[in-house]
Amino acid sequence: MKYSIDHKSPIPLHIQAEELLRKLISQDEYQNGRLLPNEVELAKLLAISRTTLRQAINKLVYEGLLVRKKRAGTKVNQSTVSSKSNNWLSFSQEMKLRGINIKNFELHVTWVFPDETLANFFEIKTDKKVLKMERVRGRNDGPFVYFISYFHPRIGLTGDEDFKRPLYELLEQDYSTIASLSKEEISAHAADALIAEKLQIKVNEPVLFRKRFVFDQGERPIEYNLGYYKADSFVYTVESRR
Amino acid sequence: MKYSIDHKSPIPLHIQAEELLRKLISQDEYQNGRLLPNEVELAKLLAISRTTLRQAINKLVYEGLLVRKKRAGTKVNQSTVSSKSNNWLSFSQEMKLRGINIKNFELHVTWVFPDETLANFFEIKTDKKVLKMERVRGRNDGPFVYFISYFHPRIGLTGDEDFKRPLYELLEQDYSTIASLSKEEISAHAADALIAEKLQIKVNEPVLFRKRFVFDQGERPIEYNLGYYKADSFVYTVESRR
DNA sequence: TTTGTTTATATGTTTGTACATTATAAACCA
DNA sequence: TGGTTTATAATGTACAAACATATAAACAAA
Repeated sequence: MKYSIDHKSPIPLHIQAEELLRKLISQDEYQNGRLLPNEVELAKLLAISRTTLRQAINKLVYEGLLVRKKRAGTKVNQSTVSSKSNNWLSFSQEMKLRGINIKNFELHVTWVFPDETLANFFEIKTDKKVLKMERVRGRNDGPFVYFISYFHPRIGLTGDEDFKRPLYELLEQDYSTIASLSKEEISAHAADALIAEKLQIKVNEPVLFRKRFVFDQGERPIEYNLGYYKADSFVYTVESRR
Repeated sequence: MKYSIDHKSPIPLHIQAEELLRKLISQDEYQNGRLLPNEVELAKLLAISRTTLRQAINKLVYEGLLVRKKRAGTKVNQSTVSSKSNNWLSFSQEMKLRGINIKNFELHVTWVFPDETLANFFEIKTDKKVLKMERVRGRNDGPFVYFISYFHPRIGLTGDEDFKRPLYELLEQDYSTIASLSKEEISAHAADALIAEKLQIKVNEPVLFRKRFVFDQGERPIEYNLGYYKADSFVYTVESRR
């Protein structure tokens, strides 16, 4: 096993430490209930200061992956993580699982300049084009979702890919880009003219709006996804435990 | 205005600082898009070290209440009300955290016979009455959520409780009932006459609908909760990792 | 006007140091 | 044996001091 923290890397030490801990935990180095070495020890092992190490541990504690206890040490707590990770199927896989056959109504791919928000999320300039994918999907009885996806140039997509394949499979297998973290925001809106047309509903009818920010393992942004779901055709479920 | 941090208090300084910041933000000292004083300044003002202050700020940043930007400063981000899936705070606590003062517009408590669905979830007969609580809550500028809650008879609520207290605190402290698991379903709907009236919007305007099933530690059902949120005033956020 | 360069100023990173708090194991005593 | 005290080993809190890095704004050059 290698405790590889590169002091000359531009990546901050506490980020490296965080990643390393995640890796160790996921690779059964420290499985479920195990204790980590104590902070002073571990800091020495990684050749970083205790403060820096704590910065890394803190983040994992906040996420619930680690649990600290005085005198007892810091424990791995993988139980909660598993319950959250069920929403990681791609859309079509998820639908198939529910016994719904998905049809692509539209599928456009273009290169566009990012707006302020997007450039900010991708951490790029607004004059650098990004790949935009639009797609309308649904069942035989009509469309029920309108997706807009933007992909980070870093990934290397050309626009000629077969987007009918499950997206995250494509990214993983052909571009070794692994979607590892997603932050989603869900809200309700009234359909504007565009959305109404795409979903074949009336203007101002309610839609469920899902904004999704997807990151790779290094927490670098890879996809920005907007989804407009026809009301009553989509339910978002969340299960949480404390 | 008082920047009151008590160095002799047993409460850690960074916790005090965190609380103080929350208070300042909620009390319009630093409203919405405002910048905080810079870290060095603020640390001097509070008479704590920059490191300690950062500890406090970091927490608020993690919650999304503050946004840092190099060179620009640290900004208050109260824009949308959001709910974190992991977070087990009650509604009003969560809102207070976001610096929003919650007002109760309506609060009714009655005993009703459960319908089929509810009886099924509670695993009781339909001739056994359950406690129903309705409440409309919002800010000064109007209501933004209409809640309906049903409580399992097992808990022992009489209906005379002080429902202005945080709900889960009440259940925990007075009825030793600990909410431990929740399953939620989120969807978009058009407001019907009742919802429209409660939220002071027009019929057919979009609302975010959240259905919540709450269980205790033994996975026994304790609460069934329906929430109708005015569109654009509520964003549900989910973070998931694989 | 545009483009490049500098500079001031904010947050970001990292270390070293010191002492406080607390859960628990070990030692002690009744 | 069983309870109580004490020591210890872990995390928790706090500060000071550098240096790194990003960027807005001012300025200079093309």
